[in-house]
Amino acid sequence: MPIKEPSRARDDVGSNSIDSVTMGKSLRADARRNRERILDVATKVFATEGLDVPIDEIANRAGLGVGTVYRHFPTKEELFEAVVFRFKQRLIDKAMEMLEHDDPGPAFFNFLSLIVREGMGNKALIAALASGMDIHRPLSGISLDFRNALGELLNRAQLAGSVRNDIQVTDITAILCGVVRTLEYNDDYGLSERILSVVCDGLRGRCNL
Amino acid sequence: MPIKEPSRARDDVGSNSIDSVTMGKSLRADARRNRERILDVATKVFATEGLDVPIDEIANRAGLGVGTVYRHFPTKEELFEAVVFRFKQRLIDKAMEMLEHDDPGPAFFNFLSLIVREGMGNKALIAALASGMDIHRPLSGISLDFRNALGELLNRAQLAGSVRNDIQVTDITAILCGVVRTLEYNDDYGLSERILSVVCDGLRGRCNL
Amino acid sequence: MPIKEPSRARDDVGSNSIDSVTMGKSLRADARRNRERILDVATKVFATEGLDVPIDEIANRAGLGVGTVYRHFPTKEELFEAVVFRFKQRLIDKAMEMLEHDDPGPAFFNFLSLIVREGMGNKALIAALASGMDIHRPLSGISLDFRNALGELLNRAQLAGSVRNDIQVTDITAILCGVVRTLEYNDDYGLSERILSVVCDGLRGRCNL
Amino acid sequence: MPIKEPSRARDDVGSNSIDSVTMGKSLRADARRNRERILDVATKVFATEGLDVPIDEIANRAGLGVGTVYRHFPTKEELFEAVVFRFKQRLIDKAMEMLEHDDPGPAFFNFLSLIVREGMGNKALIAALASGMDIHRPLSGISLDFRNALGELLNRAQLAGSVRNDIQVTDITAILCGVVRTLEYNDDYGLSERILSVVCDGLRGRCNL
DNA sequence: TATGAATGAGCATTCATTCAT
DNA sequence: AATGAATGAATGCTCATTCAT
Repeated sequence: MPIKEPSRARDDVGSNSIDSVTMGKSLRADARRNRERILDVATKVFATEGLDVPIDEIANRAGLGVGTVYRHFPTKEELFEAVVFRFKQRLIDKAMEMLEHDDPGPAFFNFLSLIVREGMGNKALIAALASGMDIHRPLSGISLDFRNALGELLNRAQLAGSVRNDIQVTDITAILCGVVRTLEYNDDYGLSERILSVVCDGLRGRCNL
Repeated sequence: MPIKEPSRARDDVGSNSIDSVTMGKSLRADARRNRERILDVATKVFATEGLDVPIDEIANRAGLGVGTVYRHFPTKEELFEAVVFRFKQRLIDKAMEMLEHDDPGPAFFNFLSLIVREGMGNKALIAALASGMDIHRPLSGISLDFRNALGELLNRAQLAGSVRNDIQVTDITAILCGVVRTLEYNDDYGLSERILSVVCDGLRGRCNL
Repeated sequence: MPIKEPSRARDDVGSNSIDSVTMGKSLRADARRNRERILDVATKVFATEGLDVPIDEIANRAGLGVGTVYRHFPTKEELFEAVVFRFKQRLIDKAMEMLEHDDPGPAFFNFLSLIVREGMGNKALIAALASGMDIHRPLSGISLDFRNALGELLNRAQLAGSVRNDIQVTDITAILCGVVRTLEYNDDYGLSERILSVVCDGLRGRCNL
Repeated sequence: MPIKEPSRARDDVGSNSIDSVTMGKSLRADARRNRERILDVATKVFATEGLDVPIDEIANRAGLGVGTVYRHFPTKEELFEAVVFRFKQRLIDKAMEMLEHDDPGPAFFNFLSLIVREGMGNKALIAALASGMDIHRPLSGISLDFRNALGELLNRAQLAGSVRNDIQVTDITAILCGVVRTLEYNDDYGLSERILSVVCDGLRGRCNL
């Protein structure tokens, strides 16, 4: 499944071959390092402070100028999306692992649990999941991938009879989003446990009335 | 600089109908009407656009000057709280009705359903419920009332055996908040139905593990 | 010396004689009482908080509506001028007393001392004196009277040889204004004493190079 | 939100003249020029119109955007303080000169005269001096320096017998502040001369009682 | 390519003054 | 005459984004 980087131009090849030999490589490495640094900082900052932090703040904490941030991410939104990209990529990896190693039911439910654990108090992940919910704009590449991975887990769990059959992937993303947002202002551990248990029970299927 | 409370209440009308005709509290009536208008507009605008709408916008849409809005609600936050107040008041009323007329189980679950229906796509209600979740500041009057009403419904449902006993009110408000936020950008009816059913099932109690 | 009230219209006489008989007198009394109350409050508030207090605040503290304040004083500035009027009137009275009862020298210097004492920490009086200094707008009636009273004291003190002959009234008002403003943020008693003594010494006349 | 200091100093030029031609610190130079321009404008505007001029006005007159002004001076107050800084710095320099070159007495009195001349009609300087008088907040760096310079002048003048011994520095700043404020609306030259002479005479010491 | 200076629209809030009742 | 509601211009300040160096 090819994952396309979100719109990051890189149209400088060809003529600057000399540069590439003399110092181009190192520049590119520098740039890549900066990009990573920005993402790291943005990830942490968005996670802890939410989306309202000014870009200047992020640039500062990354030890870079604003201009540099904007060179890599032409828009605050795009920066955020890149952060989202990372989150989802990591989660997708986890999903893949679980798909390979675990039994269908546990794989699915453990994945949910994982997300909840990671999302607790992480405003960026919360916003990331929420942004994937917006029905009004089409799912970007990574979100699609994420949904597909989740769908895979769900499917197998349903085939194994561990999850109600009427449930759709969207329902799961929605529920995840909800649970995780629920915990935005509330890191009481018992709470998340109980909510997760309610949701999982509900997903397993009704048994009374 | 101390902010003076914006001349609330004094809504005892009735017998002074003659006064109202001759020269009575009609200015007061005007003011009250404006206040209502502001609240109406704010409710709608906050609901559809979120909390970021400028006060000027609200004033404009209400056909009033900014100053008038600020006279009634000295702070944007207070305006929002007034909107929240209304929402919660209405929900509390509904809860009371259900407490009186319905059986414990249905009363509880119907109330959840009601909230979900009302909250769907309503950013203001969502924010309202979310604001009640912030563990860091104590519940204000109406939010307390709301929680109490919900607690009452939950209690009776638990006594009647319709809801798991380990569930607490906070869990419910959290779940509601989550579900409703989930549907912020998504008004697909089937979705909300399924999520609700999952949650309700989960709340009823586990039957398989 | 006729002192004219600062532009306070009072053009309702004649035809409303009936009103004056039935209830007019009491209304006028009411109005006059309100006017006094506003002035009292404004005097105190301007003195302690400075000229930046909103008119609403004054109206509130006076237990009246803003409209009432504006009825009596069509402009914030006019209100302030009325306050100034009072201050200066009182000072003029004192000056008159001193003119009658005290010797020329002491009369003059005691008067200065009095003003300094009254002006210390009284932002309104300070502003009042300062407003009288503005060369760009002509002296209003009371300020003229005040200056004249001061001039009288000065004259006699000069004739008695207690004050340098080259000093003019304006110099005195200016100096007073300065001394009093000096003490605006500084209520240390010794300070005002010393400053006063320097100024008075200086006024008495030079004795060394 | 932490406010970062506006990139002061670094005024070591000289040898890098080549850099300046090719591509040197010209941006920095631009910024510095803007900073100066803002300060110049603010100085003039504050001086002539007082502290109430909107920042937008200053930005306009400087031909810059508001944001630029705020970049250099994060707060209106800080802008004003920077203006004050300049004034006081210049005065301190003058004081130093006089300390070196003039005899104690004349040095002191000429300094007073200088301040009065500069402060006449200069609302900014007046406010600057006044701000140094506020007993409620401790003196900032430059104001302390200013007071010290003045103290030095005073001391020497007192040792030389040119000034009354009971006078303290605070008295002098207070008097200066007062005299200068006195002249806020009044640029009549004779007036300031006479006031100054009165004050100076007073400071020299009493000779008659 | 990196930098950070400049920009300016945007926003919450205040307050003198007017006006309907 | 009194009231206080309405008005809206004005202001300090923020922050996403552009641009010159």
